[in-house]
Amino acid sequence: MHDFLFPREILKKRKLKNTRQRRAILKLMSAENMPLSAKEIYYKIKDNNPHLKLSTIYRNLNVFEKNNIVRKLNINNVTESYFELIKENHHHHLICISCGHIQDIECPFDDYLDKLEKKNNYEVTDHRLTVYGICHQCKKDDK
Amino acid sequence: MHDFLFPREILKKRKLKNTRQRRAILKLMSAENMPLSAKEIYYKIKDNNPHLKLSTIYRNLNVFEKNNIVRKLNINNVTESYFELIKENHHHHLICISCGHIQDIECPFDDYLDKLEKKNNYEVTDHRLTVYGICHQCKKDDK
DNA sequence: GTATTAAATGCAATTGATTTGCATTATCAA
DNA sequence: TTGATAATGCAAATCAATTGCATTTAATAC
Ligand SMILES: [Mn+2]
Ligand SMILES: [Mn+2]
Ligand SMILES: [Zn+2]
Ligand SMILES: [Zn+2]
Repeated sequence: MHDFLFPREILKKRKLKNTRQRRAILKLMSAENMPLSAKEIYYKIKDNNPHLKLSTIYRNLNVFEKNNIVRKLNINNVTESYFELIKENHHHHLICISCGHIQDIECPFDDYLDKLEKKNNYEVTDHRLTVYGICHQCKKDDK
Repeated sequence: MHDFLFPREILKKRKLKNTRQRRAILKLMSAENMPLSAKEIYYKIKDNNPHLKLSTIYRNLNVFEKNNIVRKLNINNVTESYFELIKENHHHHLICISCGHIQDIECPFDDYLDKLEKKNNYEVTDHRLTVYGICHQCKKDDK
């Protein structure tokens, strides 16, 4: 139904301490609304929070991940991890290998995972789908 | 039709120098027939090749990746990359988050990627699907 | 087989992302 | 307001992966 929560509400809901640093990180991630690396967050936050350290960002991204606030993404051939706020709609990503642009795509699975579970006698807990390619703009630029 | 090639044939086909070290790496990967990290390869190869350095393994895995001999896998919450020989049958992976066991699963996509390409005006070049869960054995052990 | 040349390797050092130890500070519940 | 506990700043450490350079080796031509 509704998706958006203020940083302080997100933290309260998880019983996490409502610190200035955490609010700043969550506010930025919400505003940018796209996967970001720890360093990207660091540099975008810096001006307003001169004392906020990169290690604090890493520590909190890990806390957020454990508390299902963010999801960590590993992108092929990219050394840093990316993080995005978990939204209501489960989805996957389509990534341009030329410019790095990431866009959401719908999850194509309906009963596939249930079948997989039964067939392999597994308890499926998570799944990741990432599609790589070259976006329209990069195809044009390449010509 | 047929799938298996001897290390020296794999290298010759790609016009890569047929070195003792490369043969050892490919032979091991073929024998183990599962994704391995650079370190795992290193330790399993060590006895027969005391001078083979980890850096040589990394260098060659990168060469092999560029030449479509191996595929690099990024597994959630695992810091090292894994590598597996590319076989004829394109597939994906089902990974137990408890014991780390990795098994192949069929690619479930038929025309999905074509549709995605058209819908998003992308040229799709690659895709990765990884399903995480708890395997039968680990479910039992946990009780 | 021998010479030639480019590529691969050994080895040590370096890089770069991420984590960690510890002293200090801030949050939150009582 | 106070006290317990968790978070942060800061610097150092860790760990996977890469790199520079001297040496060795594979491949090719003679
Ligand atoms: Mn997304
Ligand atoms: Mn496989
Ligand atoms: Zn692009
Ligand atoms: Zn298992």
